[in-house]
Amino acid sequence: MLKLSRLTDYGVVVLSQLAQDGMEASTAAELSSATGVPAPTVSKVLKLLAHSGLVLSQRGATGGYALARSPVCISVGEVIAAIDGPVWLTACVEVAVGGCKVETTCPIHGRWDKVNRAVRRTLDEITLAELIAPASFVHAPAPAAALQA
Amino acid sequence: MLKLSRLTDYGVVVLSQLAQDGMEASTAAELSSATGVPAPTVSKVLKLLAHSGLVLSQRGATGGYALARSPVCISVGEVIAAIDGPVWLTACVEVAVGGCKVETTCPIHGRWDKVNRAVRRTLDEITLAELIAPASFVHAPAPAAALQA
DNA sequence: TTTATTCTGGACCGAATTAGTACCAATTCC
DNA sequence: GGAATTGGTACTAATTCGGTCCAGAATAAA
Repeated sequence: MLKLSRLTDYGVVVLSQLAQDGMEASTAAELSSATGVPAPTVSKVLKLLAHSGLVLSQRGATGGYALARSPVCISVGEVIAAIDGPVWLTACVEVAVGGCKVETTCPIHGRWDKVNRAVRRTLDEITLAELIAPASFVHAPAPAAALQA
Repeated sequence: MLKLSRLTDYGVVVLSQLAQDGMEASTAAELSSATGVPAPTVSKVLKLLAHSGLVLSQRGATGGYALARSPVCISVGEVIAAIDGPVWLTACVEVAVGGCKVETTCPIHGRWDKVNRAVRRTLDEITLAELIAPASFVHAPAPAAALQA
């Protein structure tokens, strides 16, 4: 249904919690209890985010995770790519190098690129800060209409 | 991985074949042999497309399928919605009515709407004609650079 | 130096979704 | 009436995903 995975959803939740905590490190356990997301899942998500450089990790007794950049400088597209992998809006593109099954007759064959790029650009233009803004960042009362639909 | 289903891919393939055939009806079997997509799958896709009004169906001995509108008037978003269902870029939104599990602590909770709308608008702005243009509609040679990445 | 704490990386399993197929009913033309 | 075609439903196999767990490495404190 062209929906992103729950893991990505959790990723944004954890990331926004991290943003609230400022730049000081939080442990995976703390983030778990703060967000309500199961601890092992939080760890998994954080590992993926750290691997992509979106969060910084510090091992050891006083270790933890912290945002690598300001939420204003993190795009939704980056978060999705970090957890779900690159956004490819078709299975055709990824197997095209090996050879598509209906390659000879398929009139599409790479045309999805246009769609891919458009969606990726859209996702890159939305920042994490915008996503979490009404809830925790901006103190101006959000218009009620914006809360639904 | 935020990729659309293979069925949707097939949908565009079939649709573009239908576009090549003009406005005269083609049977599912014809479309199958023309595209290389298995016949039962073609039927399934066409049924979904007909249900959404993207193609017109005619039962009976000389029946078949035909495009309901010009490819210029069919958006990629419509095709995806017809086959994969509505585009919802988060599981949170759909279960929110019933109650999200981490509702009380989740700072997101509906913020994805912004992303949803943006992606949907992007998909609605791309027409089927644009998607299949370089292959079969426009006879101008496509620049080689456009074929890769 | 030892110990406790925390992240890292991998493997694993159960559940959910999807792809693909098959079957029968309804419809239309010859 | 018979043949051809779409419409709808049900079913199965395969794939993917969500979630968990464990052993190892790194770091700081005692």
